[in-house]
Amino acid sequence: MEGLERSYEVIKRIKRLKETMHVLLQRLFKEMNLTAPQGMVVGILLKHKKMKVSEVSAIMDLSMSTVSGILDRLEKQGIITREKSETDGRVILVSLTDSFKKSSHIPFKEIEESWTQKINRASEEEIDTILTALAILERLINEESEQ
Amino acid sequence: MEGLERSYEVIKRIKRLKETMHVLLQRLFKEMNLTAPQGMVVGILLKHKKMKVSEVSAIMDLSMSTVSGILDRLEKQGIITREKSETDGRVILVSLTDSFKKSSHIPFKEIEESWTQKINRASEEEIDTILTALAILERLINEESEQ
DNA sequence: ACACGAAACTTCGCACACGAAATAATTGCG
DNA sequence: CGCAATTATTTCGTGTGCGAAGTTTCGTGT
Repeated sequence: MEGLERSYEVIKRIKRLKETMHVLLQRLFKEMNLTAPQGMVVGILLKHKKMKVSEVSAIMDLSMSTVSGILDRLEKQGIITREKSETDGRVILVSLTDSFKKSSHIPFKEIEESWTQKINRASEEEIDTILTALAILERLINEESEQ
Repeated sequence: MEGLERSYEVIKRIKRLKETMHVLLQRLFKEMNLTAPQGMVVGILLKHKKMKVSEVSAIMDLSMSTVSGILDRLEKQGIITREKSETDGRVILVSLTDSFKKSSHIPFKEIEESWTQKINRASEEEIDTILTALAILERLINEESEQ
């Protein structure tokens, strides 16, 4: 009874957290007319230059079919290109287009700073608390699902 | 640098948590051919009998348009019915159909027990840790978004 | 009485998000 | 060599999820 209500509380807070982060990302990328996942892909490609679709999907923790759709929309906007790998004909290499890199001033440094500022507001202990709590949650949820 | 990586870590864990819970709900409702949100709506309607759409949307923390779509699909399966309120012509009252209530043996008690079991595996302190951590996270994220 | 804003829903268009099936290329094995 | 199994990616179908626009109804002010 009480425990049930508290579990609802936890679930709702996690949902709100994820939504809040999504809204924040949305706001950051809005000026470039990018959605949150699209902006994350662009940010990843800025660091890694050329990547396999499967690598993007692993980093973002999304299924390949989902990433494929996001890439479709980025390609339609002329932001990324797909090219077949020469060494392995199965893999597709994704990269930012030159025109996008030149035309757009992307405030990724500001974005990173914004996140580090956020993190720096938390003390070491607080971060430990957070990671501990998340680990507990994962343990609780995963334990029973095996049985 | 380090903080950034830790923030990624936190984000990823939160995403995985939400997904894991979703998968669990999915598995629980699968035998009734219901998706997770559909099953939650059915569970809510079992307790409240007749509800306004806006009440369902508030409890589930979803937009009305999203709830409207979920109700569409439940209605198509003959699980719920919509009827206009007589006192206020704007509101739609949602309830489970008699045929569904009779035909389907819904293991909601098992589902609740499953969740309470999960929660009971955690000590009081652990739950406090979790709620504290989630509160910290909310504070950190929301603080800067106001500025 | 009547205009008009507010409230409750629905509809529409878009973007995720996933799993299953299809496609295409590579590798391994007999 | 040839064919089966694997790997990488796309396509398809379904179901969320949201905001904006549209519809109907209610209340309120005049």
